[in-house]
Amino acid sequence: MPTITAKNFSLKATLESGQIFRWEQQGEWHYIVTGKNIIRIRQDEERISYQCSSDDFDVQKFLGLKDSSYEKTLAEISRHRQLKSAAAKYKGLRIMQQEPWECTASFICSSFSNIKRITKNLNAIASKFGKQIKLEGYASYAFPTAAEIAANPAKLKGCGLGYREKYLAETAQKISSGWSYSRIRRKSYEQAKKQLMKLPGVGEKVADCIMLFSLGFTEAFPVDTWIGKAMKQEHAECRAMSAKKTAEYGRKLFGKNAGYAQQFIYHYARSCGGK
DNA sequence: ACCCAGGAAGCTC
DNA sequence: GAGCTTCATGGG
Repeated sequence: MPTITAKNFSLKATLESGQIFRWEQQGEWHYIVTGKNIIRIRQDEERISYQCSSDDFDVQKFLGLKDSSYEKTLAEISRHRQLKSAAAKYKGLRIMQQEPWECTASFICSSFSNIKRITKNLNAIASKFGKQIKLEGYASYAFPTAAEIAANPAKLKGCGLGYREKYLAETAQKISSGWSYSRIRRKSYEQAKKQLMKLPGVGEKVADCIMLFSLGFTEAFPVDTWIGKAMKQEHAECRAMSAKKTAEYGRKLFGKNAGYAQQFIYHYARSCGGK
């Protein structure tokens, strides 16, 4: 089993900050399900031990551990008064690098919902479409590809998606017929976002999440209800702003660090009630 | 019963 | 383009 030493990494803060939904803790171990993989992982201070059901999956990249400028980013965002407490308290919170399709599907399900329900929805989708996968006695289901959902969208019934069901079905169809995330990855922030927002169920905020969590756009600043409230509280200029304007404000304020800033603000606001 | 949830789409103006 | 309404569902 691989054991590594990781500085400036908090598995707990990273997992609990709402980037990814299919994971759970059992004692000291955390089980993360992503794509067709299960990762079993624990952290004891700087010592990380993990194993993965596939040996060709780059766990460290997935966890955001290969971001060589993390310390610099943390230092820069810590200079903002708004982020001092959050950056100290959740030092080691990383932006993970998810697979784009699963990330897209996850955040289509996230709109006007809550994390517990999103997790339930995604697990339901996986168990209906996906193959069973196992690791060390832990069993789960692989997340289906876009093509697998597009081939039988009626199976989404009963997954509890509500009105998001048709968005996911339509987007699965589009993604499986000629869409290329690697092409989007090479575009500018504006062009990539514009392209993603053509997908049903993908608006400003979901597009920003997909770009930040799976396509490497660290300047994305997703604004949900929590970020909206936190920004209004901290910046008087934001009080009368729409979510779209607040996102622009955040991108200008934090630049390339906007994604990290957003993730710390989000986690802090949700966990500490803004205190 | 009432309110909210990691919002988006479809209206109107 | 900016504001308002509607959209299923589960949990507090």
